[in-house]
Amino acid sequence: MAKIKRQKIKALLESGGAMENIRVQGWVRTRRDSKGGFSFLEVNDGSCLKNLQAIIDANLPGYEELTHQLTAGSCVDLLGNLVESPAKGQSVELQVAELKVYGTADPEKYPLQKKRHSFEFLREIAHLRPRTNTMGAVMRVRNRLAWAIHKFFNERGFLYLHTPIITASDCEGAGEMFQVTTLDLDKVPKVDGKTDFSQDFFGDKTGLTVSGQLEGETYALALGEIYTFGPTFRAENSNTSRHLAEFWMVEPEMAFYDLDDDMDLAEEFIKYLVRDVLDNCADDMAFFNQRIDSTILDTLKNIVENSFERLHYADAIHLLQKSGKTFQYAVEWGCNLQAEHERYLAEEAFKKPVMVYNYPEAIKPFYMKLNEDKETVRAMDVLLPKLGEIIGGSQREDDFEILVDRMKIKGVDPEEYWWYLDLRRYGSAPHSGFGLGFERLVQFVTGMENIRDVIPFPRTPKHARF
RNA sequence: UCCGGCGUGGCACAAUUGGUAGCGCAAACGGCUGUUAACCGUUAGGUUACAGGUUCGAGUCCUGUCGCCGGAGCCA
Repeated sequence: MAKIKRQKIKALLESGGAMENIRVQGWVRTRRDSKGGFSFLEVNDGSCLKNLQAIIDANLPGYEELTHQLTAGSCVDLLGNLVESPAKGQSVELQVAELKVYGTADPEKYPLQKKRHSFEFLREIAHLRPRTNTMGAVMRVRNRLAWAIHKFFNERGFLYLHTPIITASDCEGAGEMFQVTTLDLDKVPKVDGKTDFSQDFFGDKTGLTVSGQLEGETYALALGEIYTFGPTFRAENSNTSRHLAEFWMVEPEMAFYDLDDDMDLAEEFIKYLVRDVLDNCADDMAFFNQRIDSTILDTLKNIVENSFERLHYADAIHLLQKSGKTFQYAVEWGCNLQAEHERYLAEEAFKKPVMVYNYPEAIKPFYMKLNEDKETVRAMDVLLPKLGEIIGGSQREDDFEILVDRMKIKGVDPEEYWWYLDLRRYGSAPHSGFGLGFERLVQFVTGMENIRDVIPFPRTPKHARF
């Protein structure tokens, strides 16, 4: 007899009709026995949020022993006919003719129960939490967002660029780096009391990248428009619901874009991604709206339907000063916008995404383009309600002399960045880009409160298990 | 890193002013039902994070350590 191919539960539920000889493989969520002579089995295969209800008739050979093994977490192979369900709660169900248990899950020891668990507990069993409704939904949405990112850029002729993960570029102005070395830490070679990196694997001090931007610029200034999408690393001792030591970042870089073009793209980008999830992850999004954040669907619709507010940094300062609110951190021109300020702008003043641009030169990195006023740079941040900063970007400095000056002011050695300066020596062009924290995007779209619950295996200070 | 909060059966929680550690869910066993976060009954399960201290007596008070959570800073 020919092997019957496995069908995904998602497809079966969408088909909605009766079908013969169906094979379903998945994990048991719960079982309810009926003395009427059968058991109800809830099976999930990860293809969608919903379970498939399977009916195990007591006449099935070995019924007693089999049902005993069908506990939460066990894995099964089911063959049978898909029929219309006589009861409420599901349109179709599987009448099982053959059943095989691939793997049992001892109910005395299996940590997942058919009840709600705290996310804190689930983080301790990160290898099993994908079997929960919430993590399944998060990962399906995360996957959809990742795909939508590639779709968005490829539809616009952007090239997906793979920038290096190991880099010798120090101090890119974006936080502490993890060091990469093959030196024996118990016997570090020294020269004049300092570590001799010439004996290290790369013959230089290297670390994990904090951003692919500088490398991205080199390819944008040859191929026009590129984007990176990969892991980045920050060795900051940040312990918040919005920070990870290892996270994924999307960084488009575009030749011939000025700051306005950059902001246009950022707004279009976020709207595209949100719309894509609303259109394609309806079940999972309904779940988030019901169980995680009852305002999430309204929030996302609001994003898609309204234009982002754009205001000068100087205007943002004025607005904050006139707000009548007392902030923990004083507001004056030249200060960094603190979380409380960003929250006021996005949540109270405008109640929608806000793009603040033209920040003071003094509080931004060397590569951002200096404005004619010499006091501000063409930097922009996209601030979202609840989440805060999700995008940081800028038009890049394309003038050789100004760039060298700003490097010196910021304590960055121009010698070390000779290759970056070459982009301004030879065929320089106006160009812009931005960076988007992928996990923060997933967080925002799902309404999940903690960033550790939107990445499969979160890396945070003192936590690299699994 | 700083500030604040919290660590009690597998999970989620309770325990008056310091005075016999309880409940629900899960589990095991039984009952019942086209059930659906099923329901009903019975049973078992705890060195109250760890180490000290105060006290006749500590889950509760004090000190330290570890862990977790929330907020802040850094940022994406």
